[in-house]
Amino acid sequence: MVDKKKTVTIRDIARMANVSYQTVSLVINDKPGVSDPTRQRVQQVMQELDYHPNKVARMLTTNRSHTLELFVVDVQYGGRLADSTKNMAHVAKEAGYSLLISEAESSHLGEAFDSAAARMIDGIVMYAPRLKMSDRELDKLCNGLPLVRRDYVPGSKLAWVGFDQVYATRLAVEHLLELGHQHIAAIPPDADLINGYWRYTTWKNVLLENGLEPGPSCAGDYSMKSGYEAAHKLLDSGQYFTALMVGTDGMAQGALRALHERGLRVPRDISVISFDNTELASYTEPPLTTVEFRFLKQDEIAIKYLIEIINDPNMELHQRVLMADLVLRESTRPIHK
Amino acid sequence: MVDKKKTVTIRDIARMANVSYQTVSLVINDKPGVSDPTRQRVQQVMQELDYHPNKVARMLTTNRSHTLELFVVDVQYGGRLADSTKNMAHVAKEAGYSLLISEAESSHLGEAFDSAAARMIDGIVMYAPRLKMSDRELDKLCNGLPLVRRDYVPGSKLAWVGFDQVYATRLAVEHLLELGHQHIAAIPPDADLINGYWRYTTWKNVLLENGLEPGPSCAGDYSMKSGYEAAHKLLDSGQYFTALMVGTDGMAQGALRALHERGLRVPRDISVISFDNTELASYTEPPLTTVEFRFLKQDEIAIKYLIEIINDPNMELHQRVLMADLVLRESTRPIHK
DNA sequence: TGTGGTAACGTGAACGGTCAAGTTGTTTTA
DNA sequence: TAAAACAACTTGACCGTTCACGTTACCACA
Repeated sequence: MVDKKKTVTIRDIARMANVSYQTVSLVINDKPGVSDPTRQRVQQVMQELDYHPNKVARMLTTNRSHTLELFVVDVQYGGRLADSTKNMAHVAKEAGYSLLISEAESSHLGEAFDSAAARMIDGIVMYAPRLKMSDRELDKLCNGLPLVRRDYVPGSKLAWVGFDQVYATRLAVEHLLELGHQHIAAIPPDADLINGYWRYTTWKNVLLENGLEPGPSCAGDYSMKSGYEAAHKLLDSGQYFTALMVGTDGMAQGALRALHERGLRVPRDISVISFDNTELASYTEPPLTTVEFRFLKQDEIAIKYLIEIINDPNMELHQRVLMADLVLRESTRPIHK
Repeated sequence: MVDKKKTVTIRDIARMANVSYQTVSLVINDKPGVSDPTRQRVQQVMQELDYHPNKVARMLTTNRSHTLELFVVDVQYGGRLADSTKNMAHVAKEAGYSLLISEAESSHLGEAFDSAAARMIDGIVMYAPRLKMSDRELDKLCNGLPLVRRDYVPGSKLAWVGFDQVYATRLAVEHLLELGHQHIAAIPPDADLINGYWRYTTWKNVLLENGLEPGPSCAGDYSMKSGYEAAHKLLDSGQYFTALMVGTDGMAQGALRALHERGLRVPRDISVISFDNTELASYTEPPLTTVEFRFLKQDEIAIKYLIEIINDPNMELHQRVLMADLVLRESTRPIHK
């Protein structure tokens, strides 16, 4: 009995304001062709009846939803996503868009795209750090929907926004080299992850370039636990190293604990460098020298780039590469002779 | 020239399958009234033409979007949200819903609700840890839209899902009391936050109940930095304490650093207990005794509860209270005489 | 044999907007 | 002064579904 409040439509407004529904539409969309007095009268009626245009009806005719969708693909337990969703939603909102978030598995990616299309989603940001798929395949799946990957995907000529992992890794390794380290171990992210692959190979290559034998390495999965266990394994291997490159600050926290348990002191005995520069990096024991990735910037650029593509569908796709910075703290130091 | 692919509609299918569009609709929605041969024929045509029902059109007629919206209200920098969005999206998806995420300020909450209604959002999960608003006001704003707060809001009779902060805090303080501590300081979350308020007052009350004078306290804002600074302030105050209760594991990490800088050892000199039991708690130095909040469970319950309300709008609203658990690690120990 | 019931399908009208093409009436222009 | 231009507003069609009836055809039963 309380729900007798029929939703008020554009035609109700028209009737009350003594104009046609089309005139109301013009007023709503701020289009010309309406005299000032009429416009004001209509606006007043809208106020009085607390009218809000039905967005769904609008979608149906305009074929646009002003909604973006974030695909999180093959990410089990998404620590790394952290603030990204909220941040993206914020950036999108500033630009007049909403953000839908959805999980997908790469095996069902096609359905995800179809579903997005059926909802008249305007564009998609994809976070798929382990997705290996040719541009051709992906382009076919996405079915004409604007798509930006928020990843570093050096092989792809589709739109993506990512941090140059080669550069970032080089930054880390060369920092250690400059400090005189010659025996450098690594705990890179899982090679299954695109950035894991590049971190690992770059680490190796830079060392080889410098005539050094790569130290032991053992991949982790982003969890602190994996960093902890990997560090123990490296030490168990018996191979000598004076510096350790770790995939993320979180993994480094785990590694630090392991080193500590083994009675090794950082940076006295072993220098540790990691990636991300999250809040944690400033509060570890000791604070971490780390390669900073400005994820919020990456999110923002990805969203804005997507919107550009939406507004100009014939735009030539390109890749936006961000460069990391080295942040020096206390976990690294020159090797002592 | 590539876009000549007109979207295929229900009528196209009907024409190709030699039935009426209504029959196709019946097939799509798995409703009775269609013979098996016809049903199969229609399904085959849908396959061939790669038909996907237009969800927007469906929304318009059914007045349901199968979409939930997450309001994040007055949260600046949402560390605590972390995996929640992805997790909620997952739970929602399992139940056939999508999740839209949006930020809002409490001052514009009304518009946010209106916007959700205009999109035909089916229900709202609100995360608004600092929102103080009477049930009456909130109920008026939400305009009949099903709403569940993912917060502990002891004053409210609307639907909410939250951890009992009084119980949780009692758990922490009583643990310290059992260990013989008599001088207990606190770094609660900002009193502006609902749970901050309850943590602070409960900490004080439990101590008073036990005939003890509350130790010094200094609120923090969830950041590690605030924990670090608060700990320093407590020590600067010169007031004696042997135990410290800290609002989150992250703040505890900051506090641990501060204590360390002052030459204090945990737990030898000071016992530390915190809240959340995030991954970090296992890898701090020393690992933290902490009160576990199972946030993922909270998220899941909130979503499911919301869907229940959607399915039965006349359901009597209630509150779902979750209880925390104490997780013992190495940051607390009996006071030495 | 006629009445009734039912399974299988078809039709018209929403849903609440936008778009494109009218229809006025007034003003400008040749 | 007739024609053209324009501002202001209206009308009909359409977006792609679902919903509520209508219409068949067929079979059963009294």
